[in-house]
Amino acid sequence: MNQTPSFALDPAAPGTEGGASAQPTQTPAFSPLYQQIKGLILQSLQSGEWKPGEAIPSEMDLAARFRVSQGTVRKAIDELAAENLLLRRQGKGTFVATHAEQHVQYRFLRLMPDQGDNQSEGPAERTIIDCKRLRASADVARALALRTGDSVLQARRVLSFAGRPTILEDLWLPGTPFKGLTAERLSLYHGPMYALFETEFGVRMVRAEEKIRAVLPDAAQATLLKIPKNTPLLSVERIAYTYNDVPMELRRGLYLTDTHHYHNELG
Amino acid sequence: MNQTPSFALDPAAPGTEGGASAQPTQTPAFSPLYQQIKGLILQSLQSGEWKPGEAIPSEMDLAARFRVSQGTVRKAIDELAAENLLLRRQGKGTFVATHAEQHVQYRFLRLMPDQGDNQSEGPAERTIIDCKRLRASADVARALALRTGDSVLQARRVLSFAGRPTILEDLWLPGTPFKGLTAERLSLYHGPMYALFETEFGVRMVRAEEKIRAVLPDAAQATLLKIPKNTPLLSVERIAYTYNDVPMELRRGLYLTDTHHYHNELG
DNA sequence: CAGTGGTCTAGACCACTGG
DNA sequence: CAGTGGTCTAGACCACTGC
Repeated sequence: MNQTPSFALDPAAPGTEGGASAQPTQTPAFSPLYQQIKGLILQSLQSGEWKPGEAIPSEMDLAARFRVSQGTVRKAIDELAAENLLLRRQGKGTFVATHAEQHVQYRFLRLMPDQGDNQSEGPAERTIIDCKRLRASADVARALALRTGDSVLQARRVLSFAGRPTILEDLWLPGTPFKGLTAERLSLYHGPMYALFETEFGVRMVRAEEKIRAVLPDAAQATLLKIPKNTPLLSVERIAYTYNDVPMELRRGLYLTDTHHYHNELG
Repeated sequence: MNQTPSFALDPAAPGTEGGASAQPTQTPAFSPLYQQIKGLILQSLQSGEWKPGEAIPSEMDLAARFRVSQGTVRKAIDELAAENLLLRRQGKGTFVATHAEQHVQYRFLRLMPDQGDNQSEGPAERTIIDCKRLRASADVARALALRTGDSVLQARRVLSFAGRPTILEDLWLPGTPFKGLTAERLSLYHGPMYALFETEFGVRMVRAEEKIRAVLPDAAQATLLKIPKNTPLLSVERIAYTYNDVPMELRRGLYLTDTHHYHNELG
């Protein structure tokens, strides 16, 4: 009773030729079953059927639901876990990953103290400088896949470690999904900003890309970081994406690197 | 005929309690079969039984050799492939990864042109400034797990893109494994330096860690890069490791980031 | 103890490569 | 065509968690 792949699923199995579009799709595009299952799980994740922090159904349950063997859903879950979308815990279940209640405070922050680790350093003090609604400039619009002039939220904040201002960040968010975000809500919330985005706006950041340069601060930036204006700084431009590679945040950070460094692992 | 894990292998199955040591090892340390297979494959890799670029035996052959099922060696190979130590090619075989003949020129270099990609930019021009044998300073010794005063090789070079000096690198190598390396050999070799290390010295770099800061150049550095001395630069300190996390190279690079940026993906 | 994820096996068939 | 890696299944048992 072996397979005859790509079948037995609800309509619209992703990646298969089953689509009704008459485009000259030049890809026979064989898509293994477990990839289709992965797509279906992904749909349930973004639809909110399973929320961040919650457990998803057991492998056996999912196997029954999708009419495949346990091994097949297992391989699908394996890939999603490797992408940090799911979290497996032996004996307990499989959980939707979340930026809250993770043992690392900031999952995407690669700045580390030169001595000790992030634990010993203690939590960062955060100061919201401001948060306002405005129209997207050309480059902001391009980064967020919006049109120039669309409504965006801009926020600026300073992170300090051990009382020392170390990071100055400007960030831009698309106005529609983040309607109602204010400086006050940002200030009151304790925990990672991306956790707030999950719980308050249902936006889950899944991955990000960063472009790093060395720069000198302008006068305003030097003042906020309380440094001489000839201090070289790391410029870190980040675009963070939700599901389906949709950009949801542009962030421009300036990092002081006299007592910290940006850490990266190369495989 | 099911398993009774951790058995049937040559002596010294890693991670199992079988060791003769009488230490109060407080870890029962259950080690799944596929992890033990992974360890054995790793041994064959570092012993040179299979060389970079070559194919390793087929999954069936390895399964027979290790007396386990194909699925078990498959899982071992999967992990090694995920770590970029092996490369699977459907229909052809599984190959030992190599820094030569890879479609990316420099596997560990994250500096990208702001426009276009590494292909369009063309290959970098490399200039060896010098290469000399000397005694390890305290910090170099610590990075390379040597003792202060041990013999090390130091090299300095400049990489230029489109005729523009962009990277200035100093690198230190442990003297013993790299005996006989000269500026001339570095200059004559065409291709990635890590490929030369593989073919000429049998040293394969497997992973690396980088610490990144923003700095200003000193007078000598500014001259070599042909830039004003108030130009902020990316300082990239890399430690590259062979098998078993043994450090084999310390590299300190200065990157000009006016037309390039350091690119990083966050998962 | 039941339920979860994790390991292992054996066997079948598919997709891709090259002679 | 034979040989390789890739997918899928069914079933057994193990390790971990929590009641």
